[in-house]
Amino acid sequence: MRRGHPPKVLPTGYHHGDLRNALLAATDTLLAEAGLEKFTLREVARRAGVSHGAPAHHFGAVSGLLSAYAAEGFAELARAMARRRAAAPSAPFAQLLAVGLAYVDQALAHRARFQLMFRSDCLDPASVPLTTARDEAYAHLVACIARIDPGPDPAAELRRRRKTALAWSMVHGFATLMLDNALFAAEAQGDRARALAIVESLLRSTEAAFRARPRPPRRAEAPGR
Amino acid sequence: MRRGHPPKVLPTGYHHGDLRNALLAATDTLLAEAGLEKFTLREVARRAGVSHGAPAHHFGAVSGLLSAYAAEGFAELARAMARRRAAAPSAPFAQLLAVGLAYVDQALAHRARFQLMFRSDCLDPASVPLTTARDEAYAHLVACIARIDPGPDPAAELRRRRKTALAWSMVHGFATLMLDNALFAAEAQGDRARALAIVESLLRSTEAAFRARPRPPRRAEAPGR
DNA sequence: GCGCAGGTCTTGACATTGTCAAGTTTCCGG
DNA sequence: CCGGAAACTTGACAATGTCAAGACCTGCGC
Repeated sequence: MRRGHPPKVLPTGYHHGDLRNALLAATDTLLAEAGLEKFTLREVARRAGVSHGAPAHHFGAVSGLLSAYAAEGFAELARAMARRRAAAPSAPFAQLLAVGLAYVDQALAHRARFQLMFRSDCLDPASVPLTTARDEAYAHLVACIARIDPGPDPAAELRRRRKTALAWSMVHGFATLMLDNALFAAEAQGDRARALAIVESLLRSTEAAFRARPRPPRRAEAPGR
Repeated sequence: MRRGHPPKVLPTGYHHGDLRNALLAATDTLLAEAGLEKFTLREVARRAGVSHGAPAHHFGAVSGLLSAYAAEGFAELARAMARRRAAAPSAPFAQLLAVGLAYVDQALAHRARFQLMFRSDCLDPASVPLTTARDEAYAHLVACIARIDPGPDPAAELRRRRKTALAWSMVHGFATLMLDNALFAAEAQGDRARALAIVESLLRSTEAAFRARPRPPRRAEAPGR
């Protein structure tokens, strides 16, 4: 995981120089090897070699540290999406596929981090870096849907909302269930490539739903408040 | 929520008579009004009017209580699925639709309980009632898919696995994102009927994917380990 | 009737945790 | 060189989950 700048001052002296990033790094390894349920503010401090009260100075409360870490996760998710999009054909549906694959790939590659990213009870809803990074990833999905079904009229806008929900639900549900070992328990667990092949086939099987441009769906939404 | 039998012995005397169910009931109200993050074993005991050590005798640890409660949740989910299936047309896809709607409806009607049901870190993986109830609900989905795409050959079996994953991912992802206020934040939050209409339209838009019976999908799965 | 075994609940203790206030050390600008 | 601000430490507090030991009630055998 890419951190900001290397410490301006080497971790000599005593002021550690770069505790903030050290705590984020410790969070990363702790989450990776013990999972979110074993995560503890004091344990992170221990691993970073500082006292239990140190994190508060940089992150306020535990939700501050986790929010900063989750923000990094969303930022990396957005980068992964951008990478896969760049490597994929420019056809609209291929782009959507790339975004979906990046989503599941990140979830499987960083299980605990991904779970944390959607544990709103652990995160600070007011964290600006977090919501910014989240929107950055979301924008990739929105952009792909917009290319699949452009058009300025309200009917198109409504279709786009539906298609966004469809894509996100599928991919998010798949990732979530995989992480819970609920899906393909024996089949593709721990085999990322296999899992990605499955998501791809799922998304492809619904391609028609993304291309379709029906009139306002059968039961028009009541003018919403 | 339906509990077992009313206490055989009235809660007179002191042995409370039916603490087990009282604790489950207290869990229900606590989760409903405060959410999973505020859940505490001691608080449940307080609400049931017993000491903080009492729950241990009936449920072992906290995961025991939560597992028992989650099992009730899955049982009620299965009942809701059965109800909706009975009220729906018998056409295979209509049955699948009924199962999906029951799923989302239960999630929205019992937010915290639903979230708990998929928080494997809070549950005891060895709980038999839990896995039994879970399988009971899962069976509804499997049965619907089997009616949509029957056939004994391995290719059909493979298609069924894919379609099961597709349906479950869509519906579970939708429910999860709704509960996190991530989807349709302004639109259908707190409006269950509206939300159900949306899932229905999503599922309908992918109907072709469920009906389709292609040859073993483009990239056959490598013979699994 | 009655005593006693076993299940039911209470009580007290322990280690951990997140948070906070007050102290201590280090850094840096003047 | 020095004084204040920032970074970190220390100690305390209330809560929590778990566990062992004890108190209490219940119902069974006699």
